[in-house]
Amino acid sequence: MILSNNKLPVKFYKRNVIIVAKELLGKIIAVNKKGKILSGRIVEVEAYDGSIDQAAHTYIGKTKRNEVMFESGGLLYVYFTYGMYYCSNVVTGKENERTAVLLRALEPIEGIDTMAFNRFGKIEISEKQKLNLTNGPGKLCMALGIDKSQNGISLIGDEIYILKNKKIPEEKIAVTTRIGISKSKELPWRFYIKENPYISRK
DNA sequence: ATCAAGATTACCT
DNA sequence: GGTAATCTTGATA
Repeated sequence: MILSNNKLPVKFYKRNVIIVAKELLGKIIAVNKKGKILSGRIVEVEAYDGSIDQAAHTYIGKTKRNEVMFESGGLLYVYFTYGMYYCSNVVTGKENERTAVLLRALEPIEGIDTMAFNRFGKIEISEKQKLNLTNGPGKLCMALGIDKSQNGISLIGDEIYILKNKKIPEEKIAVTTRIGISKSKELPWRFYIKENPYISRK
C-alpha cells in the first residue's frame, strides 16, 4: 500500500525544469479515483521550456490551451493530441516561467488490473502486455484514467500526487533528444532510467 | 469558415 | 520500415 503522506512539496516543483525532470525519475505518481489507487514509478520524462524551446506549447505565448504551464510549479498540465490521446505534464518553475515536464513512461505498481482494463478492456494480461501498459505519454494517461478534467489540478492534492523516493544517480540516467517533435529537435532534454524495461523506446 | 499540424499509438509489410 | 485513425488547437481570412 502506497502512503500519501509522503508527497513532494511545492518547493520541489518550483525549480529549473531540467533539474526537476531528472529528479522526477524514480518518483511514484499516484491517482486516487474514489479511493482506488493507481500508481507507477516514473521512468521516462522530457523537459519543455517555452522561453527558448520551439517545441514547447508555451513558446507562442499564453493561450487557453497552455495557460496552466504559465502558473507556478506543482500543477498538472493535461492536453489532448492527435484527436485521441491525452498527455500529462508536471508544471515547474516560478509563475510565467512556462516550463513543464512531460511524463513519458511509468513502471506500473498499484492497480495494475484497473490499468489493464483501462488500456485493453480486460484484467488478465500477458507479461508482454504489462510492459506495454504505461510505456508512452498517451498510454500512461489512458491507464491511469487521466483526461482534460484533471488539467490544472494541484499535485499536492488528494486526487493526483507524486511521492518522494530516492534520487536516481546521474550515471543511471540516459540523456537523449526528445521524441515526436519537429522543432528544437537538437535539445538533449529526454531523460530515462537506463536498463528499465518500461521506457517507451531506446 | 477553413485549414494544417500535432510532445501518439496501433497495426501493417 | 510505413501509415491511418481522429479532432483540437491556433492561425489566417
